[in-house]
Amino acid sequence: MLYSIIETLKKNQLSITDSRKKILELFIRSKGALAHADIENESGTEFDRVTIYRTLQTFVEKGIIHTIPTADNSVRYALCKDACGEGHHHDDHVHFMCDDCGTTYCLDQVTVPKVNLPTGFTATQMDLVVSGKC
Amino acid sequence: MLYSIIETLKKNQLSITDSRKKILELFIRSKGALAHADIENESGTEFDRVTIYRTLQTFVEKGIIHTIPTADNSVRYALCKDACGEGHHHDDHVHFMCDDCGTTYCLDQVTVPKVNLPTGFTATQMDLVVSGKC
DNA sequence: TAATGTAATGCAACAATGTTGCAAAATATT
DNA sequence: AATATTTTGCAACATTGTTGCATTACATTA
Repeated sequence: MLYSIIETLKKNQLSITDSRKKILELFIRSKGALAHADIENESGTEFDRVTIYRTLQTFVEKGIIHTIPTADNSVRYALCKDACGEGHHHDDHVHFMCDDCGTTYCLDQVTVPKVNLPTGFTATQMDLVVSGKC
Repeated sequence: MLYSIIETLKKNQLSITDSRKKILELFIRSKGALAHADIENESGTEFDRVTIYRTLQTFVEKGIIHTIPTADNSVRYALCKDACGEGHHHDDHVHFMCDDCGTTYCLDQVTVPKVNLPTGFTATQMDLVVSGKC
């Protein structure tokens, strides 16, 4: 487990630091998506707020995590599948937010269906967020 | 036009004030969705920031406008169709954000397709946001 | 239409969230 | 082990959103 964390960081040409190891570990251990505040809470006062912001930003750029467009317009992050890499994300799966427990899931096996756009419109990205009960 | 603005406010049991008239007019004149900042810019220093927040909140509660869950997690609002009313929104249409011009459209004629959720999951709301070029 | 009750506004203060520059510390490289 | 590079923490700031309360505007009734 620790091995794969370090491997992931190396694979993405990132230097191995305490904050990156710890934050990546949080994502691997977490079942759902994490918000900035979750990470701040779970890591205690170990890291500066700014460091967490910058680490999340770096992970998104490298394709390690992706942002989830939630219905309540709060920012959440979740691990990407292996297909993602620097500069190219492939997170065409459906996201699910539970109204009861608040957990945000990546439904990796459920893909976003095609829709008919008006003439002249071309789609480059589609985000489908489902709310309900899990 | 002015008539329908006042009629809309009256229909929703809202008192007729300058800020409500002006903000509702902005939505009617606008082709796409508006962010809080757009309204603040277009209305100048005419209204307090707090008034704009409260007006938008009131309009959402009354079913006059709805929020759009954008991919970049910024909050945008657009006019609701007549089917919406106090406490019950029916905005099951697709939203489209243009990467070039930044406009956010409500594609009223395009409905969100059904998806198969994992067992035990039930959906109460579905938001599909498409990004691309218009 | 003037008086009165009710609702909305503006102001101030605050909270939460996110960003930037820079010196100090940690990491990587030789 | 020494040096170059990167990352971190701190401070300060910007943006976005919220709350309480006195003042003002609106709606209602006589």
